[in-house]
Order: sequence, then structure tokens, then C-alpha cells
Amino acid sequence: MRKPCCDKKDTTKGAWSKQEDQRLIDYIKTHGEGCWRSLPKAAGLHRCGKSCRLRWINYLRPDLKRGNFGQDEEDLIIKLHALLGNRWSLIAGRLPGRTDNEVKNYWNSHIRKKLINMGIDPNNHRVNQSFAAPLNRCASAATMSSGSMTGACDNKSLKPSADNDPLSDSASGLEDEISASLDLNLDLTIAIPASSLTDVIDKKRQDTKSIFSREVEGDANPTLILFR
DNA sequence: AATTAGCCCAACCGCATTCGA
DNA sequence: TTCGAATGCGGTTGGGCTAAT
Repeated sequence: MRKPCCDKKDTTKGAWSKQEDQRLIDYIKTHGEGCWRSLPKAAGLHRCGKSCRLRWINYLRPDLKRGNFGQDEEDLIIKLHALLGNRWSLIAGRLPGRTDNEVKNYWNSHIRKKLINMGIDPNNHRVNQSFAAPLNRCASAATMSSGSMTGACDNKSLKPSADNDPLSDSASGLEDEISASLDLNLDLTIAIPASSLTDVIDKKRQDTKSIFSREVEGDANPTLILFR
């Protein structure tokens, strides 16, 4: 039996009040992020640590970009989703100021429907056969982005997500995905938040098994070896 | 004006992964 | 190497808001 993440009877649930927000902001400003388990008690909040973390990451972080998604952001989400599937945190990592929750919600409420209306299966980014017409479907797929989605009509780049998980697939499948990403002309580098960059650099120095293939010092965009 | 339906988003839940003793 | 604790992640839900009837 798994232990609950916190003592539920002592925790508040539901929407956060302004006072709670302010307490959390003040605490993190003073002590920094981390130690989420002990944070609520230390900050005088009757919330579980996970809840505090979520509130901070999704709502209170000062670097968050609020408001509607731009067309460029939407295009990028579609491309990244075609490649990565529902890995919202990875996708959000490529969108400065956006959170995984925000991207996930936007996908489910806007982009999904948009793709469906275009006759594209949002799960695998394939043209739905029942909608398929003899016209050039590549055009419709390409127009959903700003036009850089080259190869969008190439079956390689439109494999079903259920069996095209690029990060867990076999090596041969991975090669396909890598070539697909090249077709998509994606620069799949990981953007590291400036605040944590120095920590990352220190850690990477110590970790010779780093998944990053090149020295990251002075480079905010280390390339994931998987996609090089 | 009241009710209903649909949409959107913040927050919760449980599982997976990572970390450290 | 193992195991428990802490953290991260993605799926799901609930409630507020708005448009339609």
C-alpha cells in the first residue's frame, strides 16, 4: 500500500487564495525552489508539497508568459507533438514561459479539434482516411503550420503515436524518427532556464555519463544526443 | 430572466523516475 | 545493490464562465 504524499486531513484543497499565493511567493523568493515536501510547513501553508510545486510552476513563477498562444507557438506544438507524442514537459520546454499543463490544456481544447476538423488524426498526425480526398493532402497538413512542416505528407513523419514513440522505440525506429525530425527541420535542443543553468553546468561536469554530448558551459542550448 | 450546454483552465491523483542513505 | 522518500509527469476532474435556447 502506497503512502499518501502528505497528511490529507491537514491539507487544504481546491483553489488557492491570494494570501496562500503570497506566502508561497515570499517563501520561494527567500529560500528558493526545492524541498517541496517540507516547504508547506516552513511557509506556513496547509497544502501538500505537490500542490505547492504545481501552483508555483503553473501559475506563480515570474517568468511565465500568460495569455493566448501565438501562431508560431501553435505550429511548434504541433510539430513537437508529431515527434514526441504527449510528452508535454518536453514540448513546453521548447516554449519559453509556457508550462506543460498549459500546453496540454491548449492542445486538448484547441489544437486537437482544429486537427480533427482538418481531417487529421491528432493522435498520430495522419490524414484520417475517412476524410481523405484525392487532392494533395500534404497541402492541408502543411498549412496547419507556417509552412515549414516539410515532409508532413511523408508517412515516415506521420506514424501513429501509439507505435511511434520515438524515445522508447527500438533503435531502428529511433533512426526513422531522427530522420523524420530532420525532415521537420526541428532544432531539438533543450532550453535550460537561465536561473538553473549554472547548476546544470556543475552537475554535468560531474556526470560523465551525461546525455548531453557536448560541453554546455557558455551554451544555453545543449543538444540532446538522441537527436544529434 | 432562467436554464442548459459546452468550453476552458486550475488543480488533483496516481504512477514513474530519480535520489540518497 | 536495495529500498524508501522525494520529485516529476501525464491523465483526469471539477468548477467557473459564457453563449445559446
